[in-house]
Amino acid sequence: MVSRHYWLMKSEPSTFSIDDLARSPGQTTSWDGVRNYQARNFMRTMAVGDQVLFYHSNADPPAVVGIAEVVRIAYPDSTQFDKKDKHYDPNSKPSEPKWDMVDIKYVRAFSNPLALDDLRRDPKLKAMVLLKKGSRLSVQPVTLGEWQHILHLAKH
DNA sequence: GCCAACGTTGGC
DNA sequence: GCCAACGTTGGC
Repeated sequence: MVSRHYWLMKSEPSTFSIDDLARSPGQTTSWDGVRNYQARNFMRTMAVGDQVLFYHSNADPPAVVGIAEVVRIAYPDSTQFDKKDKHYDPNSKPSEPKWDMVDIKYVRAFSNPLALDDLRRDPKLKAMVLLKKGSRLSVQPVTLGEWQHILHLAKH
């Protein structure tokens, strides 16, 4: 069996929510705008079929709200060359793009979103990157154990 | 809106 | 290569 990898990706719902993803053409979107090297490097290791926890940050409450999956591996983020884009990077050359994006596709939204507060209280999730103090990574790895436990929680 | 934590930039 | 200043993230 092919081993999948698991991830968590953050988005502010006021900018792009899981409902926006579900309504996107083909229920798919390109994850542009990542401007952090660590997050970019994680995206570069993603494979088609990798599973993603969709997280709403700056939300009330902040929560894991559903699942998406990777449908296209990392390729240059076009917004880095667009002067009018908020994420324009004058230091990036088309011959040597600094920033990548992946495409993700909607899988499902949880009927009961898992609030950050509840995740924090769960001893099984103590080691989650999301819950580490000061952690701001917008793209982060999730272990198989964490993934399975979160899916289990989402059923209740 | 506040602010702690973190990442990046640039002067030296 | 250090580190102060600045900008951003994101919970509260």
